[in-house]
Amino acid sequence: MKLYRIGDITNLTGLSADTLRYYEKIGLLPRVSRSVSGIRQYEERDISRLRFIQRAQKMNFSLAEIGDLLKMRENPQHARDEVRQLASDKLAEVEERVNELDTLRKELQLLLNLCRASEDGCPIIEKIDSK
Amino acid sequence: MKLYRIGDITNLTGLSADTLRYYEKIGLLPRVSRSVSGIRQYEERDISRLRFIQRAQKMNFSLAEIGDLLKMRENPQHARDEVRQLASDKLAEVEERVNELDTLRKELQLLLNLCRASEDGCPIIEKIDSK
DNA sequence: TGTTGACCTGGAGTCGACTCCAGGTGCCAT
DNA sequence: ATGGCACCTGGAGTCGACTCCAGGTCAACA
Repeated sequence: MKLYRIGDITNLTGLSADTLRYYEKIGLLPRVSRSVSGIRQYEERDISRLRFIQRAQKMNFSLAEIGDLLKMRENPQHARDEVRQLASDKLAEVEERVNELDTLRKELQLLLNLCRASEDGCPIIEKIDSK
Repeated sequence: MKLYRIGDITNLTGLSADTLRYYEKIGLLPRVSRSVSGIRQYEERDISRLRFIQRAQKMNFSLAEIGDLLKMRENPQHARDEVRQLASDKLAEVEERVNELDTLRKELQLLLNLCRASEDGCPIIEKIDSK
């Protein structure tokens, strides 16, 4: 079974050594085994967990939520409903944020168009002033 | 000229007294004048600034950026290009974030649909596992 | 043998935007 | 004169996700 040191893992994942140690410190990764001289020895299993973490992070899950997901991942048969709940909450959250930001985007766009068209004054400031 | 104490302002704006003092502490508001006994006396001008801050915050400007906007607001003739630049950077930022989140939204939606259709296993975990 | 360089530890610092706290003053009503 | 409330100050604490640091160990190479 191939073993990796922390430097290998930073190359493979792009995560910094500090981040890897941090994940272990907060219990997101179970304690990684050490060599006699105390050096971390990561296995494929750990790499798979880290990749999972990275993908879940891209999906806007917090490290705390990812901790839960990792537990569910370990025993999948019990977890379906919980995972679904978590994902569906996250979807609602993301949808709300998309809507807010999209409204905002339209406003900013409008303001910029006004600003390009206008000769004097600053329509952006004025708009924020008196919306 | 009507004067307001901090409690009036929290009622008018919904900002907490701590937040109002904090804005002053970080220089976002110029030092608010005090009564003989040291009590803050806000004027209409301050309220107008605070409303500006609140609206700009809704547009995703950071307090630092809002500080800049407030300066530009004080002398509008010089500021047009800078304001436009700030707004246009912000627009780009917001657009990028909208796109990211919208992609994410679609993925989560897909995952949830799969999850509803599937009888065994958990397609969400599996998907994060092996995307 | 000496010096890199990768690694280890526990703990502190960072960012932004607050929020909370202890200890104190001012003023009004009972 | 006593209680209570709104207010003051400087400073510390909070959140999440890192990032940085000092001081120490270990292995390989010139």
